[in-house]
Amino acid sequence: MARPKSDDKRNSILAACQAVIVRDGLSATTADIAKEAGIATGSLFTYFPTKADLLNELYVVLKSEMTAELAGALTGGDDKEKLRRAWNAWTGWAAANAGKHQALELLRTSDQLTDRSREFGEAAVRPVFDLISLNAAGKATGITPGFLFELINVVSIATMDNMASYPDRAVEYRDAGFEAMWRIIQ
Amino acid sequence: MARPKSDDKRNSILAACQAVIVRDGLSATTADIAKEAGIATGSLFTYFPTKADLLNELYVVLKSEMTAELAGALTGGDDKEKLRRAWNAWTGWAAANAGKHQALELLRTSDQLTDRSREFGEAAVRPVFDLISLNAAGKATGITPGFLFELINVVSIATMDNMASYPDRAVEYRDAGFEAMWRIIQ
Amino acid sequence: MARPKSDDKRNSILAACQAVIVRDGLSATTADIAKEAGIATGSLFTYFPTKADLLNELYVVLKSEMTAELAGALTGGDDKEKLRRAWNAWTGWAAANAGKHQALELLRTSDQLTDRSREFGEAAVRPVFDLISLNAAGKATGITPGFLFELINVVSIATMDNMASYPDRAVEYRDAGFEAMWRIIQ
Amino acid sequence: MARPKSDDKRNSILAACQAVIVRDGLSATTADIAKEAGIATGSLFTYFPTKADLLNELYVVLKSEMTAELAGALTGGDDKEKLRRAWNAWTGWAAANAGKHQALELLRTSDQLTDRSREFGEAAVRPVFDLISLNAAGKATGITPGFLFELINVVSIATMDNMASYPDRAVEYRDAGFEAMWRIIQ
DNA sequence: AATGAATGAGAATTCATTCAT
DNA sequence: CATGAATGAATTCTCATTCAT
Repeated sequence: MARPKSDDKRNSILAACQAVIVRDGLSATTADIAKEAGIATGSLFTYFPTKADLLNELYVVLKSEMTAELAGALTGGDDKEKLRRAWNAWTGWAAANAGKHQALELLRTSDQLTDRSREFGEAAVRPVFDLISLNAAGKATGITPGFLFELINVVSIATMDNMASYPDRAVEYRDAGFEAMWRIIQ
Repeated sequence: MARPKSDDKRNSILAACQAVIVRDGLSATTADIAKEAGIATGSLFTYFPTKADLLNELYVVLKSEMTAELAGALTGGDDKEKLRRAWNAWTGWAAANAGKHQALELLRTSDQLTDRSREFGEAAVRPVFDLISLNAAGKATGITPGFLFELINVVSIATMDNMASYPDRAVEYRDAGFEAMWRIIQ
Repeated sequence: MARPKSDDKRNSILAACQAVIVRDGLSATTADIAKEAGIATGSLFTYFPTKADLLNELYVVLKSEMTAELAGALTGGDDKEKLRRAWNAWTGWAAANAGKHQALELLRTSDQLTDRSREFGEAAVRPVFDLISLNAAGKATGITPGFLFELINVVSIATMDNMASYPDRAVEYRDAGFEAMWRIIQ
Repeated sequence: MARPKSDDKRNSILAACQAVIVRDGLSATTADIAKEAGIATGSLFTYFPTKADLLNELYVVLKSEMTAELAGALTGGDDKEKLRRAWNAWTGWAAANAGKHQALELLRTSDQLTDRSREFGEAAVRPVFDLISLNAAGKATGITPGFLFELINVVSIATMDNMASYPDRAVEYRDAGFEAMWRIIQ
């Protein structure tokens, strides 16, 4: 296999895609993405057969990277501690990777995202979902777990947005966001 | 803003635009919008010089319509009552105008939206913002009013989304959402 | 209706298409065809939604034009006279419209041609087919009418090719071709 | 024509090319041809510097194979017998090698075929041409040998097409085609 | 004004050919 | 030599905007 399809190149295309859509929006051009990745326009398509495929893959990869942060966070301590660590890990990632977080937000609302990708995103996040459901059980009246999670989700996103926008006050926002979330599920 | 010939036609274009972007996403075509409005493709441009102008105007109009609901809600009773009425009015509008609410969400994340439009949207919402700031004062530690409002905002959006998605449980979601919000600002 | 879609322009696109595919083959570019027609690249597509549509339409139009020549030829006189007149009309058209005839040949073998177009071409030619079947009845042993017609068809095409290639001997080729055909059906 | 490394591989590329253009038309991809041949895309170009070269070579090879059938047919017996044997050999080959015959037809009308290849094709067929000229001499009035041969050629092609399409009646078509041809040259 | 055809600058994707491994 | 990824010019088609009628 001469010149094997390199993971490096694949990753650099994904990184370029992320950077360019943050800069130019989802209407960013495959040509621009390729240029940013330092490859020829045609080469992009040997790695991703379609622009939609690239966008979906980027979503999945970023979502995976984001949730990888949770790995260690959910073990040890009581539930509030677990949630606190999860929250910190999660929002910390977003603050440290503002561009990736923004790209994720753009992709989430894109009409190019397939159901498959959306489902993947939900599955990646399920452990936290379960932990929250557990803690909220019997507390919030009339609230379904799905809705509860949706609330938590948007609160976390808003928190990360703010952390990314005002890095020097990031920790404050992080903690305030956690308090808000905790109040919701209590 | 000089009034063009026919406000009726202008409004029907805005309505068509709203319907079409909900159906087809923000990549909807000016030709499709014109067809939905029952006019010729060229005519659209005598009312809106640019597609971006149309989208921004739609945002402003929908935001205005949405906040008009608040008019009566903010007078009389204690603050919680005021907020409750505002909340009900607001989410009620979104539930009853699911398409408009969705369009607003699509536009909010669009890279076509100008700062001007974004500022307008914020201004329209300021009375509620102030009310919330007032109530939260001194409570939530370290939380800025802007961030607080951002949190409330996304909670309300998530609530409206759910209300629109499950109309028969709309009231439950509305109330649960309010409780969540109220806990945040306490 | 401002600036109605003009038949003139439609026809000039068809004419340009014919000229260009004779010059460059079926791989001729829509851009080249548009340029030859004196219109913008995009305009071609307001008349023909697809390159394949254009090619098929050209085939149908040329085939119609070709068979229109037969209109008067098939009435009066005995069958041999009818056939003689049909033959002369037909080959005469091809000789006088060499480019159109060549285009027709290119299109006939194209993999872009739909079954619909092919059927149209056969239908247009049926009157002659019937006349030939009638005359050949009981003569050629074991030969089916379909095969017979196919033979006549290729003989006529070869005749037209030669007439077009050597215009000053066109009449000779025409008559020799007719004799060949007549011998086949006797 | 210097022999490249492996004749086997060269032949398998030609065979693959023939199969693929019958399946997909002349717009078949060099990548597809290579895949069908079981080699890498790049390897194709060590055997044929250009796609056009490959197509022309295929034409020449198939034409050679086809005319090789005539070798023994043209000796012994009177002219009609010779022609009959030639006809049977020829059409028999096409019927037994439908794909090759089709490929030859596609290539004949291709704009990729060079004059050189076309000339080769004519030369390969000259012995039959001469035999026909001899027999037709003085008979068909005003008909040139070239035109005569052209007529015979298309009649043979139509015959082979039909034989390939309806294999169980192949012999009937073969004989009927011969009779048609014989009548033309008488 | 209204109409809708005309415009032409892109956009995504393809593919013959090259070249690093 | 073989491999198959890399290249980038070329292709079809789209669409916001203009403009003749």
